[in-house]
Amino acid sequence: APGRPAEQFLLVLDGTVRVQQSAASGREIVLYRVSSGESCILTTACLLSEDSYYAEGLTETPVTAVAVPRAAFDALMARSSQFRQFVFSNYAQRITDLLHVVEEVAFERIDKRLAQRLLERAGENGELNATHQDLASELGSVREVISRHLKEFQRRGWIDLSRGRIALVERAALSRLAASD
Amino acid sequence: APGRPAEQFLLVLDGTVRVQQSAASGREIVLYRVSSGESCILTTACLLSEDSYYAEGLTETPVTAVAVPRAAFDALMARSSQFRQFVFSNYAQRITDLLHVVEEVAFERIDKRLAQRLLERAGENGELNATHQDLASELGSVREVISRHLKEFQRRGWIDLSRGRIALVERAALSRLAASD
DNA sequence: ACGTTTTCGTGACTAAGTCACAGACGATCG
DNA sequence: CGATCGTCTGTGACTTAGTCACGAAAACGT
Repeated sequence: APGRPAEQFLLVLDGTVRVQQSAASGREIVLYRVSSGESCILTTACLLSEDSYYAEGLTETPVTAVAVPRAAFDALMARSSQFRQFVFSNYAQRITDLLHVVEEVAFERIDKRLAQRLLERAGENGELNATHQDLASELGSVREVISRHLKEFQRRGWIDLSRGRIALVERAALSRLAASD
Repeated sequence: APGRPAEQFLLVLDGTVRVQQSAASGREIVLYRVSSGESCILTTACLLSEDSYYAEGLTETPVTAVAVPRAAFDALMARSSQFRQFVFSNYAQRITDLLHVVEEVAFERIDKRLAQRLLERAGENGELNATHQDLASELGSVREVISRHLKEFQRRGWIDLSRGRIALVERAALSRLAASD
């Protein structure tokens, strides 16, 4: 979370960290996820810059990570071209993620974005454990809106709803909506 | 614009570059501006990452800039701790800008954001040259919505409208709206 | 079995975006 | 000067998204 000095370069070895932004109103939006082999460098950078925005990282699974102290990080940047490459491609990836988020929240319809998330987050068995509020927070929207769209999806026979769980029935239909322009 | 290899590190010496994202629908949103002493490093990074998002940089004034070839950039990163510092603080600034954009488009009301932009873009004389469409593109919204809010601002005596030009009359009122939660 | 907490459903309302026009301004040119 | 043309602005009717205020239903603990 912000406030902490964040004087370290963090590299996730295993597990995933969800990075999200929270508004004063309580609404939230997921910015991206950091998983194994990736670094939290963006958050680090964000926190380096003094006027810290309220972005927070939350572990979604148990996480193991390496923390590289600032001095060692600097030394690595000086010595290893490969390390620089790694750091920059990490930055690039995060920035692309952020641009994608901007594009989605600014221009895309919520039903389309919801369909995308359902497909992304569903497991092999076509199910996902998430409350409507969870999904609303992913998308930066609110529960009521998500609930209504989910109900409409169910009415069309695309999904099956139960408390805290969603089962995909017609992936094809969801994919079509997710890809629609 | 994307598509170009962008194999250079660009540092703006004078003038300003507007970086924006354009949707297929024709809607646009301004992500941030790069002005003297700052670098377009974010765009560079974005373009390095192969799956190039459609973000484009447009000069708003005549611009003079230095283009550092990749090899020289890499050498500088290896040699100069100060240069690394510069590059990273630049990254941090851009990322903060992007987070700010996400926060605004996801959670803030359009009238508030509009008031902010009017205050930002007005000159000493309290005027700005911009069409309603220009402002809509800044905010990632559409002309009709902006027109209606501007008209309401005018009705309240806060601004004065004429073709392609807006004059601020009651900065205090606009500031209040811009700062409201 | 009972009360508590969390999740979900819903109606009525406001805000934002879409669509389809109409009108109004300002520059330019006979 | 008046006509013309491109751009900019105004507006109504409609859809989609978000807000507010509830209430009901499902899981949970004791």
